[in-house]
Amino acid sequence: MHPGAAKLSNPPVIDPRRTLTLRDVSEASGVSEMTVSRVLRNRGDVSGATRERVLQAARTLGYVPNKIAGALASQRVNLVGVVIPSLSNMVFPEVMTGISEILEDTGLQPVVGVTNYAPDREEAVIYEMLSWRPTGLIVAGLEHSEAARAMMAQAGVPIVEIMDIDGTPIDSAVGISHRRAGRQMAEAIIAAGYRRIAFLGTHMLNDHRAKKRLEGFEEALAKAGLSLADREFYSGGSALLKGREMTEAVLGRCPDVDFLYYSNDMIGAGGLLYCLEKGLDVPGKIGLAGFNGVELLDGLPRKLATMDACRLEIGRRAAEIIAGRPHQGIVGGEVIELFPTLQPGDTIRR
Amino acid sequence: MHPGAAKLSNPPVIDPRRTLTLRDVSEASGVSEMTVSRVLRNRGDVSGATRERVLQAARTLGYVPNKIAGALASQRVNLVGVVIPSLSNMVFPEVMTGISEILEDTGLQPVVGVTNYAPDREEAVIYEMLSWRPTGLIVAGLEHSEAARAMMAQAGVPIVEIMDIDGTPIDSAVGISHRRAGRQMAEAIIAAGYRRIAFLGTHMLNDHRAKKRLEGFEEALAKAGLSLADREFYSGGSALLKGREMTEAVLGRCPDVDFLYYSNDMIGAGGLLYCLEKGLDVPGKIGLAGFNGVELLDGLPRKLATMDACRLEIGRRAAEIIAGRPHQGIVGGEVIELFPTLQPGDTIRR
DNA sequence: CCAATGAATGATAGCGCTAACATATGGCGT
DNA sequence: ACGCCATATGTTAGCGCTATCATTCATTGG
Repeated sequence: MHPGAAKLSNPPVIDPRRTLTLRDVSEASGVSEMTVSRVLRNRGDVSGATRERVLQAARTLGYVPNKIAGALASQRVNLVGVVIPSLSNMVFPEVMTGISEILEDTGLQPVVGVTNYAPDREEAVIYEMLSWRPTGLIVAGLEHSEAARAMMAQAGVPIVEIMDIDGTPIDSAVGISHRRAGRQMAEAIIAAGYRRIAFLGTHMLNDHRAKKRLEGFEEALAKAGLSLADREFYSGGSALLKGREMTEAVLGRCPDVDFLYYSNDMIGAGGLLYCLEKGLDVPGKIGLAGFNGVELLDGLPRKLATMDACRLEIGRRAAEIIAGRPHQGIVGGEVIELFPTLQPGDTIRR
Repeated sequence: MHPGAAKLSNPPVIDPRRTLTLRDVSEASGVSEMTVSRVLRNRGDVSGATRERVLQAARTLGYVPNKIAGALASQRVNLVGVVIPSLSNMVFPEVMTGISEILEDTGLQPVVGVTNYAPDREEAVIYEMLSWRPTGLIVAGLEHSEAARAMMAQAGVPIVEIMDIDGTPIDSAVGISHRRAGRQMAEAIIAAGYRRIAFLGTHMLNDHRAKKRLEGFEEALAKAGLSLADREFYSGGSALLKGREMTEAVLGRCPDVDFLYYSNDMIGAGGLLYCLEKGLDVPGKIGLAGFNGVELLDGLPRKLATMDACRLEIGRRAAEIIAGRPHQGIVGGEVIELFPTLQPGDTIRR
C-alpha cells in the first residue's frame, strides 16, 4: 500500500455518539490542541480572546477532558487512595470528612476502597489503588499482608497508615495508641472503685485496634491485681441490639459484675439502654464505658463514658501529609501521635 | 542531529526508585512486553512455563501494572462512579453495600464521590468522575444542574439515578416513590385514628426526597380533610439529639398533637427516647413514625414505625444495570420502581 | 532600520500499555 | 518431504493527552 492510501476497513464516519477529544474542541475553535489543553488547564499564556473562543466551543460541545490520557502524559494523578475496613460504623465516614476537608482546596480527590476487615481484600484493594498511580495512599491500620507491605513500600508515593501507632509504619502514620487508650480507661475505672469488670466486644480476628485496646486494658487491670470477670464477643448484626443481648448475657452469667467495658460506643449504647430499662443503678451499682466518642451518644438518656478516637483530626493530618509531601520532597517517616481524651460522661462514678 | 544520535540531556541512568514498567518485567523474564501483558491479564495463549517465569519476575520486582496506560490503550475502565450526597447517615453506606455486592464478581470497582447535598459540588463531582471515563455512573436523585444533566446525557455510558423515581431520569433509574411513601404513611396514621399530626425533619433545600415525602404526606392529609398541626426543622448536629430537642419544642408548642412524623429514623429515634423518658403513652396518646428502616431501630426500647427505603436492593439493581449493559448494547431507559413496606412497629396504635 | 525581547501559538515526541496483526514453532497427516 | 493447522510469541501502531522545544509576530530600544 503506498503512503497516503487510506485504510478502508475503518472509514472516517463521524459517529455522533463517539466521545469527544481535544481535537474536536480544537477544530471547533480553530486553534491547536495544545492551546485548547492550555486553556482547559489554565496553564501558560493564552490570549483572552482565544481563551473565550475555546471555552465557548468546549461548553457547546459538552467536552469533558479525558483524565486518563492527561494523567498518562503528565505523570500526575490527582487521586488519593483511602483504604478502610468499613463504611458502616460511623467511624470511617468521619475520618473521610477530615480527609476531604483538607484535600478540597488542593485539587486532590479521595478515592475510597473498603476491605471489610479481610486481609486478602485489603491486599487486592491496595493493589488496585496503586495501579492507578495515586498521589498518595491512606490506609487504616498498621497490620497488612507481606505482599501489601511490599507494594506500598515500593510504590514511590507517600503512604500514611492511620488510626493506630502501636507498631512500625511503612512510611508515615497518624493515630492514637490503642493500647494506651485501653490502659487509661482501665485506670479510670479502677480509680472509680469498680472491681468486677467485664469486657464486651467484637470478635477481633482482624480488628487489631480493638484487640490492642483490650490488651492495654487487661495490662492495667493486671497491674492493679485484677483480671476480667467476664468477656463476651459478637459479630455482625445491629450493634445496638447486640449490645443489649450481650449485656443481658453477661449480667445473667455474672450478676455481681460492677463494670461493663464495651469495645465500641454502639454496643455500649445498647448496653446502657438495657441497664436503664432494667432499672439498674448506673453508675452507682454498675458502670459502663465505650470507645470512639460518636455523636450518637449525645442523644442518649444518659451520657456513656467514652474516649474520643480523634477521627476527624486523624483524617486531616493524614491528608495534610499527602498534600504537603510534594513540597518537601521525599522525606517520609513522619509519625503523628494524637491523644484521645477520656469523657467520663454519666456512667462512671466520680 | 543525524538519525540515531542519542539525546544527551536525559542519559539512561537506572533510577532504582523509578516505578517499574512492563519493560522491566519483560527484560527480567526474557520475553516481550506483550507476553508479560498477556500473562498479567490472563489473556490469550501463553505456555505454562513462560507464564510461571513472568509471574515470578513480576512478583520479585514487585511490579504493579499501570492501569492508566492500560485503560488508555484498551479504552476500557473498570470503574463505576457512585455519586451520593453523604456518607454520614447510614443510608448511603447500605446502598454501597448493595452495589459492591453485585460488582464484586464483575471486575468492576465502585468509586465514591460525595456532594454534601450541594448542587455545584455535585456538578463538580460528576465532571470529575466522567473525566475518568468510567464504565457507568450511579447518581443519587433525579435533580441535577442543567450542566450536570447535559454531561451525563452526553457521556455515552450507562447512567443510573437511584433512590427516587418521581421525575424524569436521564437514562435509567432505580428507586422508590417518595411521594407515595409519604402518602402511605399518612394514610396509615389517619387509619389508626390520629388527627393532630406534626412533621419534624431536615431543612430540605436540597433534600428533594425528604421534600417529596412531605408533599405526599400532606397531600394525603388534605384528602382526609386534615393538615399538619405543626412542623419543625433542623440541620446539622447529632440527629438523635436533634430529634429530642425538636420533639420537646413541638410538644411544648402544641401539647395536644397526637402524632409525630419524622423525616428520618435517627431523629425519630431521638424523639422516641424523649417520649419514653417523659412517660408519654406511646402509641396510645401519641404515635411516632420515621423513615428508612435503619438497623439501629432494632436496639431501641420500642420499635419505631418506619418504612424501609429498599436501600440494599436499590444498590444491587443499579449495579446490575451497569454490569449488564455491555451485553445488551445501548438499550437505556430502564426504570425500576421498588415498593417500600410499612413497618408499624410499636409506635402506631393498631 | 534591525536585533533583541516577550507573548502567543504550534509541532513533535512520548507517557505505558493493549488491539490487531504478523511471525515463528512444532506436530500432524499424507 | 510437504503443507496445514494450532499454539506461542513478537511487532507495530496507536489510545488522548501534555512536556518541551520551536516558531511566529508584534514591540521595543539603540
